[in-house]
Amino acid sequence: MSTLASVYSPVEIEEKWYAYWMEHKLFHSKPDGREPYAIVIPPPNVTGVLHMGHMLNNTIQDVLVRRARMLGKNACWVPGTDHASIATEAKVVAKLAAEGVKKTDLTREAFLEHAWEWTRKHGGIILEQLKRLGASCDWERTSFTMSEEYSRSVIRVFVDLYRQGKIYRGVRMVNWDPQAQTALSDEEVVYREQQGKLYYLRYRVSGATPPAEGEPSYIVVATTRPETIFGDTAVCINPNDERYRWLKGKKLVVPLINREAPVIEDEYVDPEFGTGCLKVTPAHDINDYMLGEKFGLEAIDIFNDDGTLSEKAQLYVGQDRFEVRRQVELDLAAAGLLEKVEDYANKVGFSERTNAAIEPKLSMQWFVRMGELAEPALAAVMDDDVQLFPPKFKNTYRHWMENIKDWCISRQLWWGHRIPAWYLPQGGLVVAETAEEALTAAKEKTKNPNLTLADLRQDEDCLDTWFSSWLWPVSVFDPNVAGHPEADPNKDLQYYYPTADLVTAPEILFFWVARMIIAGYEWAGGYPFKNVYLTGIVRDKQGRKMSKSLGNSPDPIALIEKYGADSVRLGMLLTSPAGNDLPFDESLCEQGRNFCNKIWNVFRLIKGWEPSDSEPQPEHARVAVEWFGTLLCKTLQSVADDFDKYRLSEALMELYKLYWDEFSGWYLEIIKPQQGRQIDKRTYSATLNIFDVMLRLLHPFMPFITEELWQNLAERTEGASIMTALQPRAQEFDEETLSRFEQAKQVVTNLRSIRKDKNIPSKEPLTLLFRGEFSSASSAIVGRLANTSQVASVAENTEPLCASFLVKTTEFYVPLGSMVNVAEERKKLEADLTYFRKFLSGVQAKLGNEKFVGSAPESIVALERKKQRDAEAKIASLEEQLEKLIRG
RNA sequence: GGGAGCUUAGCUCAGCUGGUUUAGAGCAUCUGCCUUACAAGCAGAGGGUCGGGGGUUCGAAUCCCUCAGCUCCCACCA
Repeated sequence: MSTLASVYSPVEIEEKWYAYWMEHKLFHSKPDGREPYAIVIPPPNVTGVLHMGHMLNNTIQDVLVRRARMLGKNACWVPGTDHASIATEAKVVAKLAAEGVKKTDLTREAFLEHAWEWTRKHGGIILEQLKRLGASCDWERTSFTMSEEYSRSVIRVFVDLYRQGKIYRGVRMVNWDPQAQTALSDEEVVYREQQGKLYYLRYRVSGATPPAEGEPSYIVVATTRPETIFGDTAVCINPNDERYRWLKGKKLVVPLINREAPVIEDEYVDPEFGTGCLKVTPAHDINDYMLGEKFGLEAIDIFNDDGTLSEKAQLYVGQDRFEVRRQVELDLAAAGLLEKVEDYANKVGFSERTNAAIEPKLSMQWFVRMGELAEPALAAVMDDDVQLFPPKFKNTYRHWMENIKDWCISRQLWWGHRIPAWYLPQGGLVVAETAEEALTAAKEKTKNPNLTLADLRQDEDCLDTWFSSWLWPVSVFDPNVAGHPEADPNKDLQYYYPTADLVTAPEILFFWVARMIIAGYEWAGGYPFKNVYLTGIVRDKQGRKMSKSLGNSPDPIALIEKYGADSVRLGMLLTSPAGNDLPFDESLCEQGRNFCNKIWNVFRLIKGWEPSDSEPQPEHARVAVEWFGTLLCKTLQSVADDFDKYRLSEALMELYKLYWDEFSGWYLEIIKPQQGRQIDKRTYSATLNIFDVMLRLLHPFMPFITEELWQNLAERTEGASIMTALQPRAQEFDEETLSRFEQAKQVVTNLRSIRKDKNIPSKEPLTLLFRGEFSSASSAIVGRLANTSQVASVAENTEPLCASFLVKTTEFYVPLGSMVNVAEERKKLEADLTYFRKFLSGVQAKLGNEKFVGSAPESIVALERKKQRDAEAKIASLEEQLEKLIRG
C-alpha cells in the first residue's frame, strides 16, 4: 500500500521546486559551446500586475524555453520590465491627484522622485508573479528599459539617428491626448463608433462679395464638430459641383465670430456628403490641415492643451470642448444660424491609455523618418528570414511596412527618456548624449567659448516608450552596441543574437515587433529573432475580451493557488493555437487539476510495486512493453512535428492522451501484477524507463509535478533536475506493432461490450474463437484484459449460439450457449448485413464507373477493389452466421 | 472605403497540396459501476446531410463562384 495521499496537492511542491531551481541556478545561462536558444520576454509594464494575457504568453515562452533546454540547447530566457512612459505617468498622476497634488504644481525633479518611488514600490511585482507560474527566466539578466545602461543606449540611438538625418523636428498635426496632455503616435489611437450629431450651419455670404440677384444670401455647411468653427479659415467646395458655381470667389462669414473666410475649391470635397460644403479648420483636422497647407490658409489653434478653448477662439474661452459643443448649438439656434441637426454615427479616436477623445492638434514634435529604415525589415519578413506564426500576419505586416509613416517619438511627459536636445540662447539646437557634450557642441556652433550649461535649455519632452523597447533584443545582451555602429558586440550578443523565438500579441505587431526588426538591422547587423509566435487574445466564456473594467478577468495568482500552476498552464494551452483567441473558462483549470491527479496516481501505483527477480515476465507484459516503446517513438516524432509548426496545443493533447488513455488505460492495466503478486524485474524497470521519458516529454508543459515525480522515481544526486535531463530524439518505429495492438484493443472493447450486454461478470472466463488474422501476442493481451480462458483459431464457426463481431477482416465468435438472445443477436446481424450490403453497392457503383477506373490513380482503384473483396467476405460470413442462428 | 480570415458534434477545435474518412479529438451529456492507483475515477453509449446555393471533377469538408453571418487589421467623408 502506498502511503502517498490519493489526491495531488501542488502548493508546497511548486514552492519547493522553484526554490530548488533557483538555488542551483538552473535558469542561468552563459555562452558556451552548445547551440544557443534565446527568448527575450515582451517586457511587461514595470508597475503592472499579471493578467491572463501575460499568463498565456509567458506559459508559451516557458514551454519553448524548457523544451529547448531539454533538447540540449543552451536556453536563455531574458526577463525584464518596461518603464511604460504614459501608463506609469498616468498612474502616478492619479495617485498624486488622490492626495490633492497636481502634477503642474511640482517641478520635473519632484515629480520624477514620486515616479521612481512608485516604481520601486510596485516595480517587479509582476516578475515575482511570473515565478509562481514556473517561468524559467534567467533572473540574473533582468533588464529594465530605464536602467542607467539601457537609457544610455536609447539616448545614443537618438543621437545616431539624428546625425544620420533620420530624426527631425517639425510642426505637424499630431494626435493630442488632452487628458495626459501629450502627443500620441497613430498606433496609440483607437477608433470607436460613436453616436453623434451632424449639425447644419449657415454661413452668410460676406458683404465684401455680396450675392448677386437671385443668389442665396447664405450657404449651409455640415459638421460634427460645431465648436471648431472658431478655427475656420475657409469653406471648401468641389470645383465640379454645379450647385455652387455661383459661390466661387465669394467670401463667407464664420458664424458667431463674424470672421471672413474665403471659398476655396478642391476635389477632396465629396459633393454627395452633407451639403457638399466643407468648413476648413486647418488646426484641428488632419484633412483640413492638408487643405490649409495647399491653399496657404491660416491655422488658428483654438484649443488649450487640456481641451478647453483658448483666447484664439474668441468665445467660450476656458470652457471644455464638449461643453462648448452643447452651448454653441444653442447659441447658433438662437442666432438663426442652425439649419438642422441630424443623428449621425461616426468614428472618433480615443487615447489607448487614457481613453480621452483625441484632438488633432498642430504642434512641434520629433519624428523618425521611417522609409529607408523599414526596407530591410520588410524584406526580412517577406523572405522568411523572420517567420510569423500564423503566417497570415505576413500580409498585414507588408501592408503596414509599405505604407509606413514617420514616427512621432516625442511625448509631453516626464517619465521616460528625456530628449537629448539642447536649445541655444540665440535659437537653434544641438543634439548630444550628455549635457557636457551638448555644451561643447554648443560652444562650437555659436563660436562662443563663454557659454555655460545654464545658457542651454534641454527639450522638455521625453521619448515614446517604444523608442526604447525597440532595442530590447539587442540592448538586453549588449547595451553598448545600439547607436554605436563602430562598437564590437560583446560575447553575449554574439552568442545569443539573433534570438530564436518571440512570443507576443498581434496587437503590438507594429508598435513593437516591426520596430525591433528595424532596430535589429540598423544596430545589430540583422534580424533580432527567427520566429514570431503571435498569440490570441484571452476572452471570457461569452467571447468578451478580458478587461479590468468588465471585471471578467480572473486573478491568475488566485487560480494558481486554487488549482496549481501546472493545472493553470495546461488549461491555458489546451485550446490555444497560434493566432486564435483563447476562450478561457475556469473549467479548463479543473481539467488540468484532474490530469495532475491522474499522473500523481500513476506514480502511486508504480511506486507501490515491488520488483522480484524470481518472477518471470509474462507474455502479455512483454508485448505491452514492446508496444509502448513503439508508441513512445511515434509520439516523440509527432510531438517534434507539432513543435516545428508551433502547434503547442496539439502536442500537449497528444501527451495528455498518451498518459491517460494509452499508459494508464491500457499499458498499466496490462502489466499490473495480479493481486498479491510481485512484478517481474524486467517489466518493472522497463516501466520506470518509460515513465521517466514520459515525464521528460511533459515537463515543458507542467514543470512542477514532473519534477516532483522524476525526483522520486529514482535516486537523484543533489542539483539534478528533470529540467536539464535530455529528451530522447525521435527515432524509427514499427507501424505494424502499433496496428497489431490496436486490433487487440478493439477485441477487448468488443468483449467488454458483450459482457456488459449479457451481464457476464468479469470473473467468469470467456472462450474466444476467430477466423482470420490474430496474433498470439494479441491473444495474450486479450487474455489479460478480457479474461478469456481460451483463444483459438477456427476454419469455420460451428457454434451457432454465440455473439460475434468483426475487427477489420477478422471474425470473432464468443460461444455463449443459452445466454444468447437469438432474436437480439439476429437483429444485430441483420443490421450489420444491411450496412455492408449498402456499403458494397456503393463500392460496386464506383468500380462499375468506367471513368473512375480509367482516370483514378491505380492505388485508389486497388483500394476500392480491396474494399469490395472485404465487404463481400464480411457479407458472406454474416449470412452464414445468420443462417446458423436461425436454424439454431 | 480597402484588405485578411473564419463558419465542421452542445462547447472549443483538428482535418496540410481533393481519393484508407462510413468525417475525428478534448470537454460536456447519457447509462452502468465505490473493480484493492485514481469517483478529480472506471466501463460503455449517443451526438454532425462539414453555414446556404451553384459549379469543376470519375470523386468535394477539402478547389472555383455566389449569398448569408461572424471576427480582425488598415484608412478616417466633414
